[in-house]
Amino acid sequence: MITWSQKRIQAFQKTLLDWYDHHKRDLPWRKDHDPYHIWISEIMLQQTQVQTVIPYYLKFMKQFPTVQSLATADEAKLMKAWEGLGYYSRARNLQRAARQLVDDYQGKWPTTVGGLQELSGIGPYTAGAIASIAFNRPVAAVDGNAFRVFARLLEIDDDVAKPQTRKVFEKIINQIISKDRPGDFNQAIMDLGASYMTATNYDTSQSPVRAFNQAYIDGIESQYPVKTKKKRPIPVDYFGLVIHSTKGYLFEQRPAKGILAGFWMFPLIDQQELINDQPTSKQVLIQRLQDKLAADYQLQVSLSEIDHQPVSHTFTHQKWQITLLSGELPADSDLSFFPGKWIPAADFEAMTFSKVQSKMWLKYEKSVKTL
DNA sequence: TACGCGTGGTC
DNA sequence: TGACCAAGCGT
Repeated sequence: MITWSQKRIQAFQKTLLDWYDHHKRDLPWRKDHDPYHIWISEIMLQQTQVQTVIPYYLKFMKQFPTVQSLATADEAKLMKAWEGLGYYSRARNLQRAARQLVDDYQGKWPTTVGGLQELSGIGPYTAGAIASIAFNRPVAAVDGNAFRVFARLLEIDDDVAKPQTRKVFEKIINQIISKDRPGDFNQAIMDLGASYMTATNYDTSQSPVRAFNQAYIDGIESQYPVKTKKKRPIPVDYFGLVIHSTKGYLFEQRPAKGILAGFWMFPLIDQQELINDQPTSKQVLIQRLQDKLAADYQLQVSLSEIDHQPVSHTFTHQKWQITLLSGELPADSDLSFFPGKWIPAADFEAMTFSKVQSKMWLKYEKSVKTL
């Protein structure tokens, strides 16, 4: 790692901010410095690309224009507004924080990094972003862009996948950040990280700060940032049950914690739970599943495989392969032993479907049409 | 600290 | 296809 003199720091600030003044991206949350606008955009942008966020942000602001409106929003409508963005705990934390602001802060924002971090869903990065952009505090906002940009500029060799590394970058950036325009400085780093200094296919030779980029000068830019590899998603095989009656389709609510927490979905049965000993054929597993539904839930249903091609969906840590099984039940079936309910297809529109639920429904619909 | 948490895009 | 990436946070 190299270090910069005060003179070099000032030259960097000027070069960066001059470039930002002429080339900054025109983004809907950059029209003002309203902390509510900055906050919502920053939460949406966590692990999510700008182009994906823009339409969600615009719609969200029409639907929930103020902290107050968010605090009192209907949770189902809030989740519907978030549908497709992923990491749904972000939306729930958003409302929790809005209620904190209304109930505990009399609607007045904390303006320091420490104060902002008291709010649900606001961690070190988002606190830094809001504090600098909305409240002009000279504090670093260390996200993936900052990691990438400063690792290359200064040849920082710390592993950015390790939590403790954030402090290393924070310390350095807090020395380099413009004390006059901290918000613009942080946003300029983000624009740089999204244009000339992306993770792959970057074109540093045209970057406005190429003269400050030690890794580029040394021809070793591809080595930065140093980041250890992630683990492969674990494969999990499920049966997905599309059980229909004249009352609709049978849904089950997922547990309050874990993946897709609280979502209503077609019931999923882990195929592993049906395998006691030797490897068995799919037909045997389906028979065992029918027996289990009858024994555990008093549901007598004949299941047939919809399509031999399973629905596949990959999350960060799991890869699901779902074999869809369909069946019919009488509308007066006793559901008191089954933790679920009938939902008519007409109600789907108002529900929040996860991507994998949408995939199951689409595949089922298509198979019905081709029959 | 390491891991769990979604989705869409790229190569 | 798989691997990796994209304005991280909570536990």
